[in-house]
Amino acid sequence: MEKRKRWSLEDVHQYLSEHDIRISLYRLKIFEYLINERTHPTAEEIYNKLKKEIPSLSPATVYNTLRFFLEKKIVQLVNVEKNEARYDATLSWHGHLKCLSCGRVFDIHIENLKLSGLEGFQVYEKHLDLRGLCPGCAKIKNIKEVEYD
Amino acid sequence: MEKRKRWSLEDVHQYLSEHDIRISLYRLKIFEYLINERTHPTAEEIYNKLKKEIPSLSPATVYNTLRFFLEKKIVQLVNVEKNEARYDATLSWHGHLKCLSCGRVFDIHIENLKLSGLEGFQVYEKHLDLRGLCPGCAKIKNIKEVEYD
DNA sequence: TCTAAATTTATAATGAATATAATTTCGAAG
DNA sequence: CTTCGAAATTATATTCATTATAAATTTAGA
Repeated sequence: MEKRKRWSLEDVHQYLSEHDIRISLYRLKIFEYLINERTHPTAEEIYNKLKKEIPSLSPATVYNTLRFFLEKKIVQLVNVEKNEARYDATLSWHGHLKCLSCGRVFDIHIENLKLSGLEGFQVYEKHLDLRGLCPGCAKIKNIKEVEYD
Repeated sequence: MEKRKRWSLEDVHQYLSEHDIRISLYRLKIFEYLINERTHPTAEEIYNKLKKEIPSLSPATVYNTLRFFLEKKIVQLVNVEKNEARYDATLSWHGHLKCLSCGRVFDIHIENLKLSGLEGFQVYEKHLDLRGLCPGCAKIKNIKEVEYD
């Protein structure tokens, strides 16, 4: 995935306004976190991170705001793990890989996807979700296998 | 997706045995339902369907058995909808489309998928999940749009 | 047929997410 | 800049799919 410039709070402010979203401190900070950190966090992770800065933040606000961002289509749901909703503010077409060892979710570049038999269907969303090991964890696993073989 | 012959209970019995799975009536019936109906049902749907035939069946057994089939890797999880685990006994590489109108999940044939930037990663599972409308619902929706425009 | 191990059941518990109702904040009109 | 109705946020209760537990039943080999 290509590198991108960090968004300032002003950038986020303008972006939300352009999408007809009323501004609040919480919305700015939650979106800023999603767009800049790009770790596809869960609602709980966002809450734990932001409450250090904003102690008045409540978990319900994080859940509500993320649901609202989904409705407004400025955030997409990452469903790579059952019972663990993650969120991504990058809307370009890409896949996700969850490392089953460290739990992190990585963006995956899709060169090409060709489907067939979709005549008559209408496709609104496409999600490509992989599960496996990230390079760091794969290396550790290989070392361990050599050790114990 | 290609048509396949309906599996008999004997076929299921042999298949489970080949995968070192102890036989029980419940396991036979649950797997038979998954492999023959191919509607990617939820645990609840399987329970509601099978309890008519087998009144002694309990919901916990359906959940336990599906989890067990996942561990044994004879069934795959379909995660196309948050908070709605669905199950598929067909292990060949294909995608799923959930119709957001009628709720049914369809198999989608994948002609080609090319990813890049995966150097160093190990990929254990790939899931392609689409959301949209099936042909029947898309047609109804188009008719309604014409009516009301 | 018998027996130990595995499976199934009924029930309670879990936990992420949502609903509710009271409180606070936002932002447009004056 | 102030006011005020609408919208956002909070704390709390609730929901609901799924998992855990412990007792009862079933399976499959001896």
